[in-house]
Amino acid sequence: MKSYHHGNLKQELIDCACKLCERDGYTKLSIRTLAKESGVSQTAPYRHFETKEALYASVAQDGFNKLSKAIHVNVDKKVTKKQIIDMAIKYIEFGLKNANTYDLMFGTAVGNFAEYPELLESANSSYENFRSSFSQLANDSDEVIAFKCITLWSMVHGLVGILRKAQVVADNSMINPEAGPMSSAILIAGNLEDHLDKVISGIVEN
Amino acid sequence: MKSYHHGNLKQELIDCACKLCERDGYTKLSIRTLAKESGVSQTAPYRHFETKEALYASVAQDGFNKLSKAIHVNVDKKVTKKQIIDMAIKYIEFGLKNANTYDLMFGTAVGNFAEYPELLESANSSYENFRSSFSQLANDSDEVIAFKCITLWSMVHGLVGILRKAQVVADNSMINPEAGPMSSAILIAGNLEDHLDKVISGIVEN
DNA sequence: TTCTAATGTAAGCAGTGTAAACATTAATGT
DNA sequence: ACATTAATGTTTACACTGCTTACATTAGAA
Repeated sequence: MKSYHHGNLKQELIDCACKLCERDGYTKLSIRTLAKESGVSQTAPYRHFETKEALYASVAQDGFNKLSKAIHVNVDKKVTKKQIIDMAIKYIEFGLKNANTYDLMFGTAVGNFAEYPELLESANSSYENFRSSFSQLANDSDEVIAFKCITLWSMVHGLVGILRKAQVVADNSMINPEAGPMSSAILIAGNLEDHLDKVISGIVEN
Repeated sequence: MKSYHHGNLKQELIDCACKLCERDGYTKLSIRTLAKESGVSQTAPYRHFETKEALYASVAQDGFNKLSKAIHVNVDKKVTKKQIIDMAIKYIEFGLKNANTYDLMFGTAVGNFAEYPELLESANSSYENFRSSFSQLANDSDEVIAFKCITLWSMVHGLVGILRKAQVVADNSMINPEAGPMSSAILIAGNLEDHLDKVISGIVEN
């Protein structure tokens, strides 16, 4: 009794792609299986996404929107250092819990965000969380705020990357915990809040 | 007059793969074209690399070896803060100049380093540059050294990621330089040494 | 010198992204 | 209300991929 037209295919494709990308990694996603999943012909998705990259862009955009929610802090009042630390933790947790989506957001699968204005918008709006938080933390100039933002952002972004490697290695217990970078990373993961407190204190009291 | 056996196929495949991966990105690399490039049958590479991932692992390993050379500092004598800053700059330059290889090294194309012991070894040995440098900078405990290492490493690693996005966006001049995270990143890129001086000072004088 | 393991080839499977031509239907303008 | 058009879906097909299997050649160890 299904009709020729699906009715809500685009959104269903995005939703399904988000799930599959997060579950299996975006590399494993194929447009054909995605179409099958939605009970539609192999080439139907191409009516909504010119290329596979365009589909990735939608998944990445969804990721940025979720990230924004995850790290959001109320900037109506003054913001405290503790809130910044909290934001950093939420950011890292997001990166670790949505590792595959995070890849799509910050990797090279989507080469040029500018080709996908909605994605660019969502990505920038994610960053705005950092900016507005720091601007409510102290009475800094725009330059200083930018400095603090980039410092913290690159820090948490880098930590996500490194902790992920550490996770993989640790999960497989193939490495001597006495040696190598990953062991240090694991130490810090067990003590993330302390670590961030130290680092963020350094940034804030600049 | 070519003989049935190539003689040096494995190394030639790796060298060629390194070039192609860096030029076009590892996604574009196919085993078939790689084989053709070496004048050998489509399936010959499989005598030297069980899977494509194994080939990626070799390319990544080569990347870590080059990274080690790039960021190496003499640790016979005492190490200065300036040398650490220099190391950070060299690291970031490496990441930006060998962006596609860097992806392979820190992305998910090679899922589990432990499956490739030589790669793991090279990766760990890259990290050793950080560790030994910090251990010659001050009289810190192992924990403090580990902390400083991870702090700096995640910082530069994160900066590579973010500056790359900024580069792409900037190259295409599609973004308003007044807004968004990338503009701040570009500001910092133009002033990388100052930025690192500030941040590393914060780490060193901990 | 013989035998075996290493290294190469040929043919083929199952899966991919995507282009082109065609079918159906929803939306729109008169 | 009806014709036309644009949006959305299907079929078919092409060129490409990673990888398997069965077979060929040859280098090096016994």
